[in-house]
Amino acid sequence: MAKAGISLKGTKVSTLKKSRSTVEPGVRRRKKFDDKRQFILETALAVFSQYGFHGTTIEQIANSADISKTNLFYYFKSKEELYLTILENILNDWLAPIAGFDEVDDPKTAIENYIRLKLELSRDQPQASRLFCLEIIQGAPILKSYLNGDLKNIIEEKSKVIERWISQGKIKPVDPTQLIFTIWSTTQHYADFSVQVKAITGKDLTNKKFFEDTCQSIQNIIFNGIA
Amino acid sequence: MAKAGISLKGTKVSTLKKSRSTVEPGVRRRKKFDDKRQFILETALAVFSQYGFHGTTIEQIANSADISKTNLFYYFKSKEELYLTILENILNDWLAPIAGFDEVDDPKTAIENYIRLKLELSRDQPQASRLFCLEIIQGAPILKSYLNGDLKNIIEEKSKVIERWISQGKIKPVDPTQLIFTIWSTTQHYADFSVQVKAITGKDLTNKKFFEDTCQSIQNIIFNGIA
DNA sequence: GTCTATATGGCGATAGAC
DNA sequence: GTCTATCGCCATATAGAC
Repeated sequence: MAKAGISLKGTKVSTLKKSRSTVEPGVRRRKKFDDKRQFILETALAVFSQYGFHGTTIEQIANSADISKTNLFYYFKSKEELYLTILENILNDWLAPIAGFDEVDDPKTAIENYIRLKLELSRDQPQASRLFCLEIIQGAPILKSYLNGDLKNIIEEKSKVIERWISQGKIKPVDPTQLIFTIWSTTQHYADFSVQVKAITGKDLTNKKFFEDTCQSIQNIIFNGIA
Repeated sequence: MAKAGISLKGTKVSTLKKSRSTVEPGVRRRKKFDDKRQFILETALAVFSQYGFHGTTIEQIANSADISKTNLFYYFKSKEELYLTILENILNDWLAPIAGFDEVDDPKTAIENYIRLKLELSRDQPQASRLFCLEIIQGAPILKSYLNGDLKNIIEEKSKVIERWISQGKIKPVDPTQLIFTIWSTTQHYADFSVQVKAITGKDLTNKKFFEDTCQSIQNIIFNGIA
């Protein structure tokens, strides 16, 4: 009787309708509607990413967005729809950086670029990173099918690129998957654990020097180690 | 009016009373009481670490522990007390591994030991790791004072050890704090993101070979990099 | 589109019998 | 110590006026 968690019962994220997409008349009005929807989505992400789905109330989001509770329900028919739409939007951003992984043949450039892109994402979209983390920790009720499908395929594909580099002697032997996990964890850490990072260093990635130092430090360790 | 999040208003974790600690007669009865309390704590950790504070209901915990809701309230006067007690217990475990960091003079041994201990913790106490992660993501309302106090001091102390290694030429120049973050993130990743790890690799740290492979992979990258 | 009620249900916590 | 019953609050969502 799993009671808590989001009861999505097999809802496919990609199947989500944008709602109202069929209405056509009045392009101007339509744009205003979409803009406000977008604004609510961004506001809601900020709240959800801190308190989680259950810890967030519609009223909080409404207050942050300076609208009334009922008005929010005019734009999103339920709390779940709001949450799902956000998660769907995040996925693409989260996945984007790995796309350019086999474009370049030089592993050093490719991997250092990837590290930088992921770290930029942690800097520019820390809330998205945290929401994603919350989702995974809770067992990925919504994203599980995605993890087992698309993501798995992509990683297998990228792993082959890494293995080619190894067989060509361009990098040392290393488990490709473990290497990818290392990159993910080290870069996402600065978004997900930013409170801890800030408590200890007094800085976060919005600090330019700290960003560069962190980027180089991660790149250095992954390429040269410390020995 | 920050409404969500846990409304602890300055409650100091360390000030928590164990409740009933003053009652003396009947050592046998007392032990039974404590045992049951302990059992509830362990059960509750499992639930809290998946669904978070707000996503977890007392009823869920009670069901998991095979007791009634009311009976649970006999052992813990509120949901918050239950949660706080768990968090308090976790902290010590989480911190323990770093203690033996300056005992040994050889950096390779010390750091490889530390990585292994942290990874063992991710294997043996994944729920604790996830609850800790949830807490930090939400802004560490309860642990903030700890992060800024004890933890900061410990890290500064350990950083000096690392800097001594560097000045002695035993390891390459590296920002000590960044090195520690790298170790934390890479090892904790296998607990916090275990669902994702399992989706991609089909394994988790309870698999002996996978544990050893992961441990060596992390140790290798941190010491030798991939170049 | 936006507002003021209000319905509805769930959950933390308590009362009081045994 | 454990149970049954229940209180009271709060959060999601809807109805219906403007």
